[in-house]
Amino acid sequence: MLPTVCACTKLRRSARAVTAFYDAALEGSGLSTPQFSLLRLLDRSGPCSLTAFAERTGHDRTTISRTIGALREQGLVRAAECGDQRARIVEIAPAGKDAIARCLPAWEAAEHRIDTLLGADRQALFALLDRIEEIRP
Amino acid sequence: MLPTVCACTKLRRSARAVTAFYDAALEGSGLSTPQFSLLRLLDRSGPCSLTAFAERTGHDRTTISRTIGALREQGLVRAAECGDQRARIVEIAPAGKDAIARCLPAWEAAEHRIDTLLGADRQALFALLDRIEEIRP
DNA sequence: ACATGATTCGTGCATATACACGCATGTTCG
DNA sequence: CGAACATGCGTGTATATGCACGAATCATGT
Repeated sequence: MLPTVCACTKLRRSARAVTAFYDAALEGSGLSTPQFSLLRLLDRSGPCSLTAFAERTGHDRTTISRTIGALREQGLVRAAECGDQRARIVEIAPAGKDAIARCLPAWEAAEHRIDTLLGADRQALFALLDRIEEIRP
Repeated sequence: MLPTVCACTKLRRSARAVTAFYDAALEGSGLSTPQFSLLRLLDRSGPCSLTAFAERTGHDRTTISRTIGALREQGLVRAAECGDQRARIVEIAPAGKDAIARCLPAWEAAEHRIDTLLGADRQALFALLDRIEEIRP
């Protein structure tokens, strides 16, 4: 592996490696890593407009729009009522909770692999990544 | 921002944030963050087959094939001779070195922003990401 | 009420990413 | 030599990502 001196390249490389590992863990579940991740975040977030959910998750609004749209077509996410006709409030559907429950063992097994690699330094990594995310100009 | 307990989600989120910052730094240069990153890696790698370059950079081979193809069309990368007719050996072209020189100030300014955020902990982050990349099954 | 600006969203477009498949070339063994 | 396997690529397909643009809705001031 070529060494990288650049933090951006390094982070993107690590993210690809981790994504591949989690994708393999979700193999056959019908959900991709981003889909499962967003579904779980929506579960914890509660009913939420798309724009607000995008801001809360650090995604582009249109990425959220399309990914949540796919989850909605699968019945994992549903629309909630809202006074503002512009906003599309979404929340997790019962089938979405089932999907999370179904995928969680494999997901947490992957998470456990991370723990094996990092041990107590996991907290340190998260703290460093928190600082990295302050990069927004 | 919703807190994330998952290392995968966290890493991907950080990678998106950093990518956006570097993309902004390269604004108007004609190169994207992945393109500049790969061009620079190829420069340091030296002539290399696509498969070998993919392995060295942690990308899928077909991602390399297409991205390097785009750089080749721009004249930043060129083919080199090789006995094996299957392999496509590529190396950086003079125009590619020029492009790197042209983009480097902006790139290093972004890198400097990382240093501001991380300081001496930069080494620690890289060490943790090295461990993360051992995740491959 | 209405015009103006702000907010919320969807869609078109482009690139990044990676899997599945097939083609061309190279290697090995009988 | 020739068949069978291995290696290196390109392309088709699909999702992820985000920018630019425009449509629909809402809020505000007159």
